Amino acid sequence: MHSSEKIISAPSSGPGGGGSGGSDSGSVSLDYWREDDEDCDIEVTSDYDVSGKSGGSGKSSHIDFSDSSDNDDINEPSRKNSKLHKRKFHPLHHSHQGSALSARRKRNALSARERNLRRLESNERERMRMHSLNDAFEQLREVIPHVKMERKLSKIETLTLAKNYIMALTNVICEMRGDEKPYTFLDVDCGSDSEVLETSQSQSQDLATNLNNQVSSAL
DNA sequence: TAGGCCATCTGGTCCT
DNA sequence: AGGACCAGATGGCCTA
Repeated sequence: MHSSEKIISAPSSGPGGGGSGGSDSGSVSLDYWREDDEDCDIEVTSDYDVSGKSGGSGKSSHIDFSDSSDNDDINEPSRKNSKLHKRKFHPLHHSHQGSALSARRKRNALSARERNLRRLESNERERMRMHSLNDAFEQLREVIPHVKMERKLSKIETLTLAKNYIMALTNVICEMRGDEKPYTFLDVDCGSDSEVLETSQSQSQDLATNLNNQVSSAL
């Protein structure tokens, strides 16, 4: 429809962290721009080699910056059902409505090019943040005892095992002090991953027993 | 093929 | 003001 449709390619790069693959260069290549149509429709495509599991899933996002009025939310399909509409009421948030509105006005005042650049930079930061979060998960996986498996622990499994591990160690400490054990390992309360978690719980108990024995013999 | 898991994008909100 | 954080949406990969 618009003769001025543009294609902006975000860096086509590997996942950086998150497992394998290339690194996020962070470079942004604007295929082409014409100064005179900053507020026209813009299609932003970004192709990332997601997780490096395959040749790249070729995720692409399309940002429609067509005339950003206050009700432009409904113009963007991906936002129709987003939390923009589902977010729960929060008094604190409510009190910030004014500033949020002015923020939106400011955002709308930015040129399409500026907004696009900000968005790409924001995406890059978010990717880095998630990568560091995944690094932390990886480090956590390395220090919690678990049954060696073909596949790596999922995030929820990692967190649950870590919790069980902490509980088991706490029990050991309390037992050494002569206090009552604060935690008991009963049934697995998590529906999914039951096999792994059940194994982990018995492991946690074994671990606690072993630790206890070692400490006792050392004293 | 359905479901689980994951990476990424995105916009709102919070924080410094 | 700008970055961090958060959570919903989306789509790809993998496995049972």
